[in-house]
Amino acid sequence: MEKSETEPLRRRNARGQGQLLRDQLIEAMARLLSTVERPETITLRQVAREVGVAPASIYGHFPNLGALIGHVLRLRYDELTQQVNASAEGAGSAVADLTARCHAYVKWGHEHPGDYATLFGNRMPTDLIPLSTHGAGEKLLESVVSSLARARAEQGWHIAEQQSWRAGLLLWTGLHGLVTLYNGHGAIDWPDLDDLTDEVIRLHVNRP
Amino acid sequence: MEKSETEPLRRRNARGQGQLLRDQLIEAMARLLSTVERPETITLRQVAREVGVAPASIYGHFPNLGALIGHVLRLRYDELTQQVNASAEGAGSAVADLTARCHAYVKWGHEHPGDYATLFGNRMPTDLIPLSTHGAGEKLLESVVSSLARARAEQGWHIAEQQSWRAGLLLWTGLHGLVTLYNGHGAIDWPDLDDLTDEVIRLHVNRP
DNA sequence: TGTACATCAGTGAACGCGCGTTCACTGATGTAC
DNA sequence: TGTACATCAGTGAACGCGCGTTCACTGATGTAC
Repeated sequence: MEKSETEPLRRRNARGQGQLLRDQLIEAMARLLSTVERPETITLRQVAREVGVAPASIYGHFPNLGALIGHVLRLRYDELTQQVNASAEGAGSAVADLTARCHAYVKWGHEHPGDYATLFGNRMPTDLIPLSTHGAGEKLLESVVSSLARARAEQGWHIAEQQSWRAGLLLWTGLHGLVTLYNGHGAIDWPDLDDLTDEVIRLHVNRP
Repeated sequence: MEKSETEPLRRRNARGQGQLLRDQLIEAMARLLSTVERPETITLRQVAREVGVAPASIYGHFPNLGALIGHVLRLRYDELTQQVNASAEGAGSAVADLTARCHAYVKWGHEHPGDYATLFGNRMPTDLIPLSTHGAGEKLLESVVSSLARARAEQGWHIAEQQSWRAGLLLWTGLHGLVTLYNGHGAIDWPDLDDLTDEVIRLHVNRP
């Protein structure tokens, strides 16, 4: 961790451009959250250092570190939701729709291990996580639930409404377990992640 | 968090009984790990307070906090392994064996959320977690892998050796996802945990 | 049976560190007259 | 065209806190003679 380089010299923003620092703070936090091994240890002073600004300067834009983290997490969560939905556009069948969604979910989780852990890993005080505070978390879950129900129906496997909530939940737990263990336990001899994802989907879609 | 009670007055142990404090430290750490919401924030001074001893006293028994945590985690992990194995004793069939193991795993994870998160949630520096350092973590995984293979064979579903590793891994990720999300996301409308566990098992055992 | 001494099980004060947060401030820049 | 002033975008020093770790110490208790 030798960092003999000079501090990132920062020019004070021009008048009326105070917003710029806000953006830089968000950027820096996003970088830290996605980079760092244990995102829950990020501090306000780290963020200030990353941007090259005095710790006190952050208070002009966010009331505290939690608000900044919460803001970034919401961005990331929206990004995940958007990518999952976008992946399913133009899917030719319900099974294709579900497959696209699951792969998008796992891919995002694998490409953003820090963000994923922070969002779904119970690392931060609950009130910072968009999932638990707003209903937004359920939107993503519900889209998986209904996509799975349609895929099963397509396979001629009709089930009751209440069963499909349970089935969707279980699919989600399957994907979640796959992402977190794959991300975290590198010592294990892991098969290809896409293959594993396909197999999870198969397990949940095919009629026993 | 009012705690107006007097500090837990502690009598110094008699000569030759220095071992007693060691046991109390382990007990206290076990209590903290299983109780606390975010186990990764436990400090050496917290443990000392819990026992009613000076912070420096810990150094007589453990070189640092990490060693104490590591010790307790190993105990917990052995306990989990033992309970999973014990649950399968006298199982009348391969499917019963697998079912018992999975339920024991999920039950332990649900009853020890803090310990489970610490063991499998990538919260501590890697070298403290028994799983990743020793081969012991794989023992548990391998027992699930082989139990699943036997259960599938019993159902007349014979598969190649390499497939069964993958299948066992996936079952593990399924159980893990279930435990972590069930433990962490209380806001969701969760069906009964045992039912969910049964369904996970069914998904992985039954031939598609 | 007495006494000097070694050992044991801790203690208590101190250290330097990084942290979140506060507060009075500074210096450049736009604006009113 | 000049100048006083308000505003903006931050700064820098300080605060009190809890932390891990160190070090010289203390006081009870067993042991050798």
